[in-house]
Amino acid sequence: MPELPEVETVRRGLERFVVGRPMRLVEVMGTRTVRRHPAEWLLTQLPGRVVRRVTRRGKYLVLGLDDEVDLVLHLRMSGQLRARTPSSGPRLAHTKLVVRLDGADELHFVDPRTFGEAFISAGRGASGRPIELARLGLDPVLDGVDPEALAALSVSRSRPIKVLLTDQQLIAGIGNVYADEICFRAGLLPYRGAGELTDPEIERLAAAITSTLGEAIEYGGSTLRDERYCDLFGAPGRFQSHHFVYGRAGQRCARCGTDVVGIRLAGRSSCYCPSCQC
DNA sequence: AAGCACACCTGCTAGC
DNA sequence: TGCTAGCAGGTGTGCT
Repeated sequence: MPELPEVETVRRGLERFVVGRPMRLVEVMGTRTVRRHPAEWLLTQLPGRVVRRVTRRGKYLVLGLDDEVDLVLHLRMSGQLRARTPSSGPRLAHTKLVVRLDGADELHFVDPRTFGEAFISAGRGASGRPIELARLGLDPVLDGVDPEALAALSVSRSRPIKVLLTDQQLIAGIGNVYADEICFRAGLLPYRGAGELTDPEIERLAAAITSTLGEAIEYGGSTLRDERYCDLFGAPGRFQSHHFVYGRAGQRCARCGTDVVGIRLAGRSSCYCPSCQC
């Protein structure tokens, strides 16, 4: 499930592959991927426009096109963006969107579970970002996470730390995987109430958010056993071997040897080390 | 208002 | 070996 590090890795690939190139032709397959407006809008509005920049906010990708038009993409659970060239072979199964660039190169949106989406933004807000993304909270990589900001977010909140970390309206980009890893690196149990953290604990949490996401980006994100995330050019992530707890319930903690515990928290699987985290 | 459950969907896996 | 039930999870919606 692509989270901030995976989406950022894809964004960097897009910067190399599509920026400065015109969109020539668009195909939309199925009815679910484009669902905020008629799919025909993509077919009529995108061709002829050049991709000027590719930005990211949380887990959303924004392709800024000519005339201030933004194409917004979200990979959700199973979405992939893939660069396709004449030598790529047949289309992958579950290809939902094809954008032909100049030459014969194509950008494909592949999404087996069809949770992902693509849409043309209705406009930009005062921030210069698509108005559909106005609800997103601070982006820990773009905006940084200083302890004061985190303390302000968590004050008087009884919700578990992990629930706060994955609330996109507070902090945008962290999902189930990195929330578990961040809690481990901060030495904090994921179910502790966010409002009860001490100042040193908040500092550790802020540092863990920054270091975990930064390191994961350096390693190209995480490709999990049952997921098939890969970057724009088909390469898997390499951060999964640096995971301490996610998906490791019942196995020994790599740091101390204690068995990692798996629980359900707010309907999501959660893993932690009862010795390293308190 | 805030917090929670659920729908959406397909592929994989554990268990029979 | 083959089948099936259960699980995986980000976001929007609707209910309490």
